[in-house]
Formats: sequence, structure tokens, C-alpha cells
Amino acid sequence: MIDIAELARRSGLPASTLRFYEDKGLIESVGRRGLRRLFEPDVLERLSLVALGRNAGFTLEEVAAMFAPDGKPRIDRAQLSAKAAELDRTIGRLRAMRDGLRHAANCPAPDHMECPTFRRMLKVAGTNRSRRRPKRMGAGKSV
Amino acid sequence: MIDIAELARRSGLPASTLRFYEDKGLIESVGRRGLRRLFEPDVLERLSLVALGRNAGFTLEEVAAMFAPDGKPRIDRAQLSAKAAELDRTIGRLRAMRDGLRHAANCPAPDHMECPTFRRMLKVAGTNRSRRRPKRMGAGKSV
DNA sequence: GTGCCAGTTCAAGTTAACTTGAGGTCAAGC
DNA sequence: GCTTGACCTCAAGTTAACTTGAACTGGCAC
Repeated sequence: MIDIAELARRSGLPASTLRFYEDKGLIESVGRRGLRRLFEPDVLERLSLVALGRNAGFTLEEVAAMFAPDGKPRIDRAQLSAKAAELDRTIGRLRAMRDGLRHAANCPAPDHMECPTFRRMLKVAGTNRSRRRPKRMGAGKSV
Repeated sequence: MIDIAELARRSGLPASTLRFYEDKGLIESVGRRGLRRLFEPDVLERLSLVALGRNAGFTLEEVAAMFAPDGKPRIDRAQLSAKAAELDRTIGRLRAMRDGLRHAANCPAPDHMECPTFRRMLKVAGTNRSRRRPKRMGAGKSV
């Protein structure tokens, strides 16, 4: 049984986030001392799972859905594969973009618009429109 | 001189977005026919540049700053290099995550928590916390 | 027993990048 | 000349993931 301050310290997450996560059903407190929440230490593992899911690009809602009602992780392999494939596509796009940026940074052309590589990037940028992708990247402190 | 409907059609962006972009200083209209905005056709290239920047992970504000007051792109090579390096780090993280997801999707362990690879991912997820990264991914329709 | 301070609740604010809605305008077609 | 519908403005709403603020509470040290 650890209190919220302790959990915050050990997880590196602010207490406000822990309350928010509890509200969202991502973690559970097991009681109170006064008003103060008490958690089981294994919530730390749970928080790692949440950080992992967020890192992989899942939304908090998706992460929440990955826990069975009993609290055990219930991970859908097809969903993981799908996310892996999505990451793979993202990686491809980012690599092209990175290479293009590097080129542009070193390109001798006085005006970028005259550089063929730059113009090719422009074309690529104009392709592949897919509306509304969340895709926030951030990790979680060591837990 | 094309009107906003034409620009919307050719850029694939809704008129509301074009107005929004004008408001943000990303594009400029050169006049009106009645209330209706009129644009020079080269705004299309400008929109491609915006799409490119967004693809590379710049915010709209950063993209706006890339245009000199005279309207010509004024691109900071150091900034491009920095963004390339940032993309490179992101790519590394995503690759690790993708590989981990693939493994987890195929892992025979009955409970993911018993899989060493999965546990390693958990550890990694717990590292590398960097607050507030926007990182929206989306492209722009052919322009 | 009492005051402190870290906790609590709940609503509202934040950021990015847009979208939506209400109410208004006007060029063009009939 | 009148209707119409696409465009206009401006404010407010949307989403994700939190943070912040105001008002309150209660275990613990003294």
C-alpha cells in the first residue's frame, strides 16, 4: 500500500495525472487514508504498460480497452500487428522526410525551389492525405 | 487569380482551412470579388510547402516563420538539420516499438508479462520521458 | 485541541489545428 | 429586381491528454 505521493515519486508522474488516469480507468486505487488515495505497488507495472501503449501510439482509451475487466492485460494480437504495420508505414514516411530534410539542409541551390530533391519532397508531401491522426509521441519516466 | 472554391478544389483543402491558414499568415489572398477571396495560383505551391513542413513535424507556427516577410521561403539550414536529427531519434524509437509489437503479437507466452521481450519493452517504455511533443502526422493531398 | 499542509473534488483552462454554427452579404442568373 | 446559394465574419466547439485553480478536508505534529 503506497500513497499517491509515493506513487508519483516512483512513477515520475504528477499526482494530477495519476488522478486523471484513475478517472479514466487506467489504474485503480484500493482505498483511502483520510481522503488520500492508497495504491497497491503493482500499479507501477500497470503504469509501465500504459507508458508502453502510449509509446506505441495507442490512445489512452485504446490502452484502457486492453485491460480485461479483471484488470489483467488482455492484449489483442491482431491489434498489435496492425499497430506494428502502422508504425512501419510511419517510419517509412519519416525516413523519407528525414533524408529530404538532410538534403535540403546541405543543398547548394540558392533557392530551395530550384533544387530537384526539394521539389520532389514537395510532391511527396502533397500525397498520402489521411485525416485526423493523433500520433502523439512521448515516453514515460523509468517506473 | 482563382477564387477560394477553386483553390479548395485544387489543393484538396476545405475552404475553412484556407481561411484559417490565411488568418495564420500562411497564405495570402490578393483581393476579393464581392466578399469572395481571390488568390494567385502560386498559393498552391505555398500550400505544398506548408504540407511539407507539417509532414516534417513542424508546427504551423514554425512553418509560418519559415517565410520571409517578402513571402519567399527563408529556410534555416540548422533548423532543418535539427528537425532531421529529431526525426532520426523518433524513427529509432518507433522501430524498437514496432519490433516489440511484432514480437508481442507472435509471442507464445500465455501471459505477456512472462515474455522477456515484452518485459524489456516495458523497461524501455519507462525511459526517455520528454514532455509535450505534438508530433501530428498527416499529409496533404496532391497539390 | 488546533493549525498546517498535502491531499481532495470539480470545473475550467491549455494547445494545435481545425470545424461548425449563426447570422449577414452580394454577384449572378432568371 | 429579386431570389439564391456560395461565400463572408466571428465566436464557439472539438479532441487528446493533461494542468490549474478555487474551495474544502482531515491525519499528524506540537
